[in-house]
Amino acid sequence: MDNGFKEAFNRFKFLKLTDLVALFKIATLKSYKKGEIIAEPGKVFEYAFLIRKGLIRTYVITPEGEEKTIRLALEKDFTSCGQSMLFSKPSTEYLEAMEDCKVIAINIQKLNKLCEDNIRILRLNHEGIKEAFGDAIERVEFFTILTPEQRYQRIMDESPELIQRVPQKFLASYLGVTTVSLSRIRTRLISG
Amino acid sequence: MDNGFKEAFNRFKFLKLTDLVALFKIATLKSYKKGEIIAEPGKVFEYAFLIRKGLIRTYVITPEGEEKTIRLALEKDFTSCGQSMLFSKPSTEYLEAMEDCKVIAINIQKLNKLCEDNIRILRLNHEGIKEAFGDAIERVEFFTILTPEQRYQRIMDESPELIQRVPQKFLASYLGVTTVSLSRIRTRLISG
DNA sequence: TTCATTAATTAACATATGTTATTTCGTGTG
DNA sequence: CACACGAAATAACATATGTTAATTAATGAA
Repeated sequence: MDNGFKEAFNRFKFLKLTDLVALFKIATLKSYKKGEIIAEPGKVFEYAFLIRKGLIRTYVITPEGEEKTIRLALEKDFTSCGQSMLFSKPSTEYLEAMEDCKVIAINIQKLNKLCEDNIRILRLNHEGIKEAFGDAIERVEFFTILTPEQRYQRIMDESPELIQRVPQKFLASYLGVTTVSLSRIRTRLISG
Repeated sequence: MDNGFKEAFNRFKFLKLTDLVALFKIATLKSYKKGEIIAEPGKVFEYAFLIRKGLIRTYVITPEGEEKTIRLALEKDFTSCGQSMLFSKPSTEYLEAMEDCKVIAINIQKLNKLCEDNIRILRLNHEGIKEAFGDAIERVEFFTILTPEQRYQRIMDESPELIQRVPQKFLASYLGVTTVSLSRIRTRLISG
């Protein structure tokens, strides 16, 4: 048992060795090639991912046919399809590997089963959800408070890696603007 | 024991009577007058609210001195300060009663204590967080996918009560626009 | 009821973004 | 290395929003 599995859960001090074993049993290592579609709308997505390597994009296609990037997750982040992860409902989102990826995939159904009578694993689940929830709250404020230009600045300051690793095409809708507008914001920030 | 306390937790079928009693012990009924500030930045807010009556607005004040409404919560909704509720950190947000309010206030510290050795109460906590998380995900998509006008339409369709009960002044920043722009959107939708 | 205050609308103008199209750049493939 | 393809930058124009200010409507307090 080790592909970085143990390190991944190290920080949850309350887990016992038996818990790690139980988790290990419902986890699989998965790899995806750059460009691969991991999940799609209409299907219940069965896994919560802990990303070991790579970058996973969550997006939707609007009624107008436009792709909109909702989330970007990289190493150490959790990601999944919201509706599936939280409520075992069909996904409303796509997941796509933006780079070659390696992930620890935890089967959600089995995780929920474990949580029924293992309070520490439920707590692990709970802590994971709390972290992701905290990120979502921050992202709502990101949109409510900041202008598109400030949003780009914020990403530059706090997640410069994203700018390096994510094509502008996708970053644009992640910031809530068009590619043209993002390009203009960039030139404005460089010159001004 | 009853001020609607039992109904509030009725839907969590897995709770035993002893759990309800334990919850009751860490809960208080609180009332706030319209306009009252319930929580503010810099202080750890100790409660998670389940709203029995009224409407609570979450807002921040930007470095430019502008008030921005982040969340609006009404009857049956949970609300609290994100950072405090999730991580026992000082709030970054204000909570304000937009109407006279009655809430069931659960002490978060004590709830967490209960959760340490009561798996059903942890599960209640977990389910509550999941619901709020689901709302946050939807709200991120709301901003990423929709134009300001579409956002107003969405609110009209899905939460018409908000439009009745929340002054436009606050609705505007909740939609990510200025009051002037919201007023224009409204006239556009009425005439067009 | 009246008055004062705030909220909401309207107006006028500046500005940023959206849209469409074109050009430039970069990447990867043969 | 050349070529083809998609991404990014640029341009030109339409449009929605932001800003400031003035007007009208609504609200609450005396």
